[in-house]
Amino acid sequence: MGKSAAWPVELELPEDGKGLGARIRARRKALGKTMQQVADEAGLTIGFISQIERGISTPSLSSLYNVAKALDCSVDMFVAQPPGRRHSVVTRAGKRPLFEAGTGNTRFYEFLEPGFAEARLNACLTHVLPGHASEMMSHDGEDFIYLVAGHMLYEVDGTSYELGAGDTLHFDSHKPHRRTNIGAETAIELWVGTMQLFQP
Amino acid sequence: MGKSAAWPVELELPEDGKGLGARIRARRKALGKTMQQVADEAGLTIGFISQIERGISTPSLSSLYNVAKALDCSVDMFVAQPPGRRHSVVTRAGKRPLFEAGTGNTRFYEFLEPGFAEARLNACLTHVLPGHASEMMSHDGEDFIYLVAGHMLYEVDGTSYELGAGDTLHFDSHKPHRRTNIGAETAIELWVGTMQLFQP
DNA sequence: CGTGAAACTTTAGTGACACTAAATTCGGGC
DNA sequence: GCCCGAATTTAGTGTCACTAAAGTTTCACG
Repeated sequence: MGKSAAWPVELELPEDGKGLGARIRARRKALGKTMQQVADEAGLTIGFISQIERGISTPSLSSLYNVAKALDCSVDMFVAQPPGRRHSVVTRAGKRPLFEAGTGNTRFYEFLEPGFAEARLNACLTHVLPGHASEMMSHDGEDFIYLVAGHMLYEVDGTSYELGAGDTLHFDSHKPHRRTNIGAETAIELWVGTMQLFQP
Repeated sequence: MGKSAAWPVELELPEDGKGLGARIRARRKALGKTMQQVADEAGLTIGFISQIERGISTPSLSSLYNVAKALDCSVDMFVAQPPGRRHSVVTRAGKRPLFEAGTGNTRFYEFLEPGFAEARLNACLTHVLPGHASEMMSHDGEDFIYLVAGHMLYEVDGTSYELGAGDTLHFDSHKPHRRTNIGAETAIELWVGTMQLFQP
C-alpha cells in the first residue's frame, strides 16, 4: 500500500488548490529564485526540482527539509493544511456570538471566526466570572493569553502565575494547565492558539 | 547527495532532543495506542512503525501523512522546529522593553518574549501615534490583531477595514497589507502571528 | 516464579521511486 | 533567426521505503 499511495499528499488539497509542489514553486517565485539556484542550495538537481514542483516526484523528508532551507522557510509551510472552514477577516466588539461554556454559568466565550479558511491561528475571548476554576487540561498546540481585564491565576505544569490586566501568558499546551478567576470581577481573556477550536 | 543525507532531519534536533521518531512515539503513547493500531490505520506494518519511531527508517511524505492521520494530528507537528531562543512564560504590563520602530517617533512596540523556546506564536504590542501610516508589506505566516485601544484603518489585499477598540483582524500575511492610525489618540494593537520577529 | 499473550524489535529481503546526468524544449531579448 | 537562460523530458540506477516473518521483551496473572 505504501508506495502506491504516493499521491495522497497531493490528493488532500486545501481549497485553494495548492499542493506541495505548487507551494514550493510559489515560494521560489516569490523569492525570485531560479530552479538552478534552489537546486544548488538544496544539493539536488534542477530536473528534480522541476519534477517536484509539477507534482511528478515527491521528495524525501530530508530533501524537502533542504529545499525549505534553500527557500528560507520551514517544512511545515509546504505540508497539507486542514480543510476549509467558515471565516471572517474582522470581528467586532459587542457583535460576536456569545456562548456559555461548561456548566454553572461561570464562563462565557465570544467566538472569533478565523480570518481565512487555511488559518492556523484560532482566537477566542472568554469572560470568566469571579471564583470560576477550570479543571486541569492538556492538549495539542500552544496557548497565548492576553488578559484584557481582571485578575486570574494560571497554573501551568505545576507553576502558578498571577496575571493582571495587560499581562500575557504563553506556554506549550501539552503541559497540564488550569485557571482561576481570583478577582472580584469578571475577567476577560483573549486566547490565541494553534489548537483547532470547536466551531459553532 | 540526496540519499546519503537521510539523516539531516534527525540532526537538526530542537533543544528538547526530540526528532521525528521520538515525537511520533510520544504522540502515540499520549493517545494510548499500540504500534499495531497505528500501523493498521496508516496502512503500514508494525515493523516499519517501530523503525520510524527509533529513527532507523524515515517515512515518505505520504506515509508520514497517513501516520499523522492515524494519530489525529497534522504532519507539521512532527517536522523540525527552529532553534531555541530566549523566552518567558509571562510578560507584565508596564514592565516590557519598549522599542522605537522605523523612523519619525510615530510607533513604539513592547516586545513580548515567546513563552517557550519552540513556540511558533510570536506576539507584540504596538503603540501607534495619530496619523502614522505604515508602508505596504507582505510576508510569511498569518497576522492576528486585537485592537486594544484607538481607531485604526487596515488595508489588506486592497480591502479596507476600520477597527475600533476590541475589534480583531486576522489575515494571511502574504497578502499586501498596511495600517494607519486614523484616530486622535495613540492606538495600541496586540499582534499575534506566526512570523518570526526580530529578537532584541 | 512460571506462563502466555501482547507489544515491540530485528532480520532478510524486494522493487519502486527518489534522484541523477544529459538531452531537449521553451521563452525572451536582440 | 540566433543565442542564452530557464525549465522540462528522458532514460536510467541503486538505495532505501517498506514488507513478512522470526525473534525478543514486557507485562499481567495465577
